[in-house]
Amino acid sequence: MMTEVIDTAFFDRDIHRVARDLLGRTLVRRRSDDTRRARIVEVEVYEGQNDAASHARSGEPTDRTWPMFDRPGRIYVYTIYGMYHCLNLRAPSQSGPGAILIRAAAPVEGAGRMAVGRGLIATAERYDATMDSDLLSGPGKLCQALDIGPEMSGEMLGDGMLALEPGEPVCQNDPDSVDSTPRIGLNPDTCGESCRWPWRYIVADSPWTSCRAG
DNA sequence: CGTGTGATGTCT
DNA sequence: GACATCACACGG
Repeated sequence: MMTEVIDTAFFDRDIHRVARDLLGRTLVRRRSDDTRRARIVEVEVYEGQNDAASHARSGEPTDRTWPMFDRPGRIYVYTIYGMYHCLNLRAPSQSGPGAILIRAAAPVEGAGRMAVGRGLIATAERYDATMDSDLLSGPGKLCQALDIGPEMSGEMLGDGMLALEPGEPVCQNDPDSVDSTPRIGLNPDTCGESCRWPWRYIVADSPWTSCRAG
């Protein structure tokens, strides 16, 4: 098992390059006696004042959104619809602020414990792999499964219990299998043309992404 | 398979 | 009042 950890310099490049390079990387959640690993298969880019869908669209940081304006590699976690959390990683955009939403992943280690975190089963021993493909297929699910909450927001990736390992980078090994689409769940009334920007990056034909057809 | 809706916290 | 969501209910 690869245990090398990616340095935060990884994030100090244009946010779209970083987003593509995240595909295939391994997200690691470590606690005592509990390591969970997941391979990233779907991300979305959110920029700054040019991007009506971004939490940084005002151009000014707030108590919640400041990690989107801070050092590359910061963790930004926010609560959505009162009950779910979304994990983002800070990287710089042309307009300055930015963060990459981690939307979906494939379980690599600790799938049973992830399913317990999701509330799908009571104990990890009861895990049945047939429930796999939806285990991490959305940003809320991913945070439930990896026990990621707003208390982690503002930490540097790698400093605490969440880190990134090299994994198998899709954009280097097989560039043709990186697809891009418009982002998911945006409100057309408030987001305007940014609704159509192809800033969602996925591993083509992966069964682990959200919004799969068939 | 599809669409509709309720749960719920924090922001503007 | 909006929201970068999810699980469940229901109809075909």
